[in-house]
Amino acid sequence: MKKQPTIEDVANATSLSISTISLVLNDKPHVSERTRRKVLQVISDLGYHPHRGARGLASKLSGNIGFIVSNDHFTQVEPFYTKIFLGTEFEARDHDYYVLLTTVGKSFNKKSSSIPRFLLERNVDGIIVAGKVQDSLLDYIDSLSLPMVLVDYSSTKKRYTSILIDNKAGVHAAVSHLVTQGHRQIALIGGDLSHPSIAERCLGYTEALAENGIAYETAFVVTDEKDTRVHNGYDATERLFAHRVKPTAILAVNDAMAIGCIRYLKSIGKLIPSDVAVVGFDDIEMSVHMEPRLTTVKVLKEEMGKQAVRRLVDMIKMKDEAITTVQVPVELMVRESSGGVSEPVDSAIAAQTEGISL
Amino acid sequence: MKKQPTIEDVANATSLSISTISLVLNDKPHVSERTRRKVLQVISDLGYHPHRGARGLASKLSGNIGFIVSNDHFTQVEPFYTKIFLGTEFEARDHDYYVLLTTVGKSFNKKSSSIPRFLLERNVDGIIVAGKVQDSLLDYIDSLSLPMVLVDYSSTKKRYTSILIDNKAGVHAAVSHLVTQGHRQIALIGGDLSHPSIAERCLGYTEALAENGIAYETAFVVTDEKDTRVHNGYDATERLFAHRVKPTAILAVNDAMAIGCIRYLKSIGKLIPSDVAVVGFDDIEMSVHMEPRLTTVKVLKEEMGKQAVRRLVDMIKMKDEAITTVQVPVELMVRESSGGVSEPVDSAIAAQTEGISL
DNA sequence: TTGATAATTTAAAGCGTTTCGAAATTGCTT
DNA sequence: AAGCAATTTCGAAACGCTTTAAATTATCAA
Repeated sequence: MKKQPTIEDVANATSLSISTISLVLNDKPHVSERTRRKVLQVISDLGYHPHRGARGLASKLSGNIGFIVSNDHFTQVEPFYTKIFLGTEFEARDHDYYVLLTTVGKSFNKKSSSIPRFLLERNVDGIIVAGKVQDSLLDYIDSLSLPMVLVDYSSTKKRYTSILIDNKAGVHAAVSHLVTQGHRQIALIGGDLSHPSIAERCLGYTEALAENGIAYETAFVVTDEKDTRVHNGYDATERLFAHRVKPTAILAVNDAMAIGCIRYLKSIGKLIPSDVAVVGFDDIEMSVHMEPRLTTVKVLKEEMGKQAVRRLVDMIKMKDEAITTVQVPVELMVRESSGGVSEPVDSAIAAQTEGISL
Repeated sequence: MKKQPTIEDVANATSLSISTISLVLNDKPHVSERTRRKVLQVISDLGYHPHRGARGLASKLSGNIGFIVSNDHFTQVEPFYTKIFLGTEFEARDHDYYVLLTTVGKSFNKKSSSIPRFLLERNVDGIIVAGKVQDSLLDYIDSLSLPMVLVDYSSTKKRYTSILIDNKAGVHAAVSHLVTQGHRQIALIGGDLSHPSIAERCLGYTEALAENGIAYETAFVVTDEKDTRVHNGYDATERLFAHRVKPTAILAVNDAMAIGCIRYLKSIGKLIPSDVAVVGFDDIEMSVHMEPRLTTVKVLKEEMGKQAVRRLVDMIKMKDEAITTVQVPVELMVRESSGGVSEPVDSAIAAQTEGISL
């Protein structure tokens, strides 16, 4: 790699000391305007850029942010948290940070083998944790007194700064929409209640029913699936339809399960939405490409990642200790699977799918 | 952040010099077995981990790999290159590297504003470039004599080490499959021929026709779309069907265009595959969730990312200068859109979509 | 035992920054 | 013009590691 100029070269070229250059570099006071200008000029002439590693050594700051997500959520092709990750990437660039991604397994223990390497190597200035992880991992990071922001997760044991989805509002909107469409037999399918977001959605369902004056019906609730993947949605719906009373509408805790749900309904010859309406949650890419297009609650995944970075950078720079919680608003996307729209609108679809190319 | 032990602590604890510890750390020779063991033991007892930044300063190696992809390919929700990126992440972890991601715009120039920051800050040991970028950017990186591997791209001006898709084999398989199904009127839709992969696919189409003794028919080829997104597929198919002679099968240069193609065909009441068969390329997530499920050529996107990292790490460590080209094999996934399978198989689908969850 | 040679260990000089406290310069007052 | 304070600049020590040349210790043949 071609040798690049160092701070010393700048010092020589300006006939100033290294210290002064450093002061300018870091926007510190006690530098005369004339000097500052001259230094900046020479820096630009020389094409000088401070060496990240050296900076890190001296300042104890790496310029990196660590992003932790569980294997479960991520290693398998995982659109939801991937989007959040991309959001952090984009925002981080604006703040001159890089994001180091790592996944963690189910079992965290303090043996260093399961500790993210960037923590051991002191290679990050702050941490973003996305989705559910072991509380012991949070404890460990906390013990390092590293700034940390949780995204789509919150621990029951301790409050942390977090960026959350307004799950209840989303479910309320979904249920209200179904009620407006004339539904009273509204079922819920879900799984993995240990994830706070899922739990909230289930809770929101109960509340929303009550609010709409609909009695809670055990036969309409299947939330004990182990996971929330497509096949869980399929299975849950199958179990739902094994009961004597059938729902006219189904709310799935996420789009993946909604996809499985629709697949099952089709397999037994049900028409959607005329026989059964289906509503999902998350608004993943695919929901707009299905037939029928899926009515769902849109979650601003990238935006959540961005907010997490903004908050984290604040914490790093300002040494801001305050624990804050942000609820990112959601939006109900009414599409065909709930009977909300009559005609497919191809131009609108085209606009929404712009992102898919080679 | 809690103070962690340094190499000096290890030196003190073993009554050895810092240098010796360093030798052990880097697996250098000239250390007695007894000493090595003792050092390793103390390192583990103390929970010592070398500081990445300090290491980088002294050794001139950052432990990072830079990943460059164009904005066009990536900023919009982009499953293809995202997958490649994830592949690099996973493989990099195994080699103790981190991957720094950055996107670049259309116009690259040597003004530092458009140069990826990690290059200016000497914060990467090697570069992976995914997809098409400006050749001038490749030149620039080359001038830094930084190891570089291209993924799904190759410059016409200079040979670089690259991981490529076997596009021709994929198209040949697709065309042969269609011919086997009895098709002779096989159309091609595509766009953005400046991307080598796309160009190869188009070329492969022509070759494959010839090989199967089918005459090339201008009316069956629409490859002048500006892009290769869903709406381009829609438009291209519309233009295709404006001609007097209609094809019985359509090959799209990628799945996104195939999706648009199918959307158009449905809009004019065509049945797939009985009226028109459709085959895509890439095997993106969505292709298995469509109706009908899309026959397509599977590209091992993650695998390509992994191979790129393996090759790059070789180049970094071995100072291996050899320029090599790897063609990653492809596989035709026969599904319903080409009439290749009669019945949807739900269990198989479930298995394939495991990845989609909350 | 001795000397020579090989094997092992170490001291010291960086690597490119930041960050002090100290030194130098400047600007005001009188 | 001298004295003092405020402003600006600088010297030098860290930061935690790698690396090279030199120093030390071990080994072995004579």
